[in-house]
Amino acid sequence: MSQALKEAALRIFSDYGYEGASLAGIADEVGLKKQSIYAHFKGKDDLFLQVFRHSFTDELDRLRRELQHSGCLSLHDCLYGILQSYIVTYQSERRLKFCLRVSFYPPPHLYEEIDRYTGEHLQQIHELFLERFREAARAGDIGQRDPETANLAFMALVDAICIELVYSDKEKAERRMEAAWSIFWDGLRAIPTTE
Amino acid sequence: MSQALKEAALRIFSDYGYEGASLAGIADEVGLKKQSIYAHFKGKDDLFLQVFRHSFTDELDRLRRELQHSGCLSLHDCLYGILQSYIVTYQSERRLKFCLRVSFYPPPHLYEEIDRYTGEHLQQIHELFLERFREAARAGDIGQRDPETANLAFMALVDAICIELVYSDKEKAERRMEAAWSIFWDGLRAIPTTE
DNA sequence: GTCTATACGTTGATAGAC
DNA sequence: GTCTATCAACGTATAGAC
Repeated sequence: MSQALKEAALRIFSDYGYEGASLAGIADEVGLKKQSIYAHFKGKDDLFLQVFRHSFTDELDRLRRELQHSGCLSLHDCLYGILQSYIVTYQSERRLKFCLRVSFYPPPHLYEEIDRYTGEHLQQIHELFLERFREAARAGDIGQRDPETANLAFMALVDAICIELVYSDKEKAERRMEAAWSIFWDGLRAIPTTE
Repeated sequence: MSQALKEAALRIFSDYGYEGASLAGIADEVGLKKQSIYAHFKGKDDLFLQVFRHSFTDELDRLRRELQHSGCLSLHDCLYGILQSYIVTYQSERRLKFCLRVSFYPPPHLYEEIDRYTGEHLQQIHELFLERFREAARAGDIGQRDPETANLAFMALVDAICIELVYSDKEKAERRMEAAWSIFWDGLRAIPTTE
């Protein structure tokens, strides 16, 4: 039941945000009264933070698996696959939608804890991708391009796709991805201009 | 007083969102009681929607001016200037912060009106930029690159910078911009790969 | 663990004196 | 136009029966 409540909370929080979500609505999704939530969680904040921590560790795990799984692929296929995986994940799991919303607009009274956690999360993603770009640099796959620069640009691409998923739909996100990816990839392998 | 209330509402809504904002908090910012708001607006929705419409038309005006002002510049300086203008605007005006938040996470009961309005807004930005890319294509500034593709990728870049402003700060947004811009610009002018 | 009953604060909103 | 007084509705949270 605890698990069912957390899943319902994930749906409600990701759709309506912390302030827009009510315990009554969450309890209702699993056929309980709102008071029963207090048998499983200390309160709204406790429920929210448990969903929060679970979602972010799950999302980091997914990325690790994604990168490990594409270890044998070319840089092109690896990066392109990661972008695609965001679109697929956003469709099939609520987690990513929740992670994005709480990253951008955390409830103010929980800001400190959330900021610390998401900061570490982001840092780990950064290092995960950076390692791949360093490897590509050693293999000569990104020419004279600085791995750090490549990484920042790639993560910008990831965010741009996620944001398109948030405010429109899969189709537009795919169109944006194709366009931005083609230019990113050509730019990554071009000889850097010194302008 | 109506104007002062709208400015206070813009601050509160952009910081806390629709659900997280209270009329008491808004009235307090201008030294009024919450009941006095009803002498100027029909209610919370009316106040929110007036701020909403004003913000989006202002933001579109800003972009038009920005593009008109950079009419004589090279494509490089024009696009780069637009990116910079987002960072500057985000720092000095609340409007952009509000526009982003309400675009991504509109209050559900106002979704229809907001979606219609932001959709038109986005379409006009799209056409504004596209016209500049078409001009660049005619001048041979983007080689064989399709103006539509260039435009989609550029708007992705804009969003990536805005999102960095939302969840971190000016400095990180500037670093992201420099990295993503350098690769975007080189990719835009590279000969497209047919992979 | 789930329920009913209840407490208590805050919210958006209205009525009416000044 | 702004105020005081007031309201109903909904929010989170607690106490106690079963």
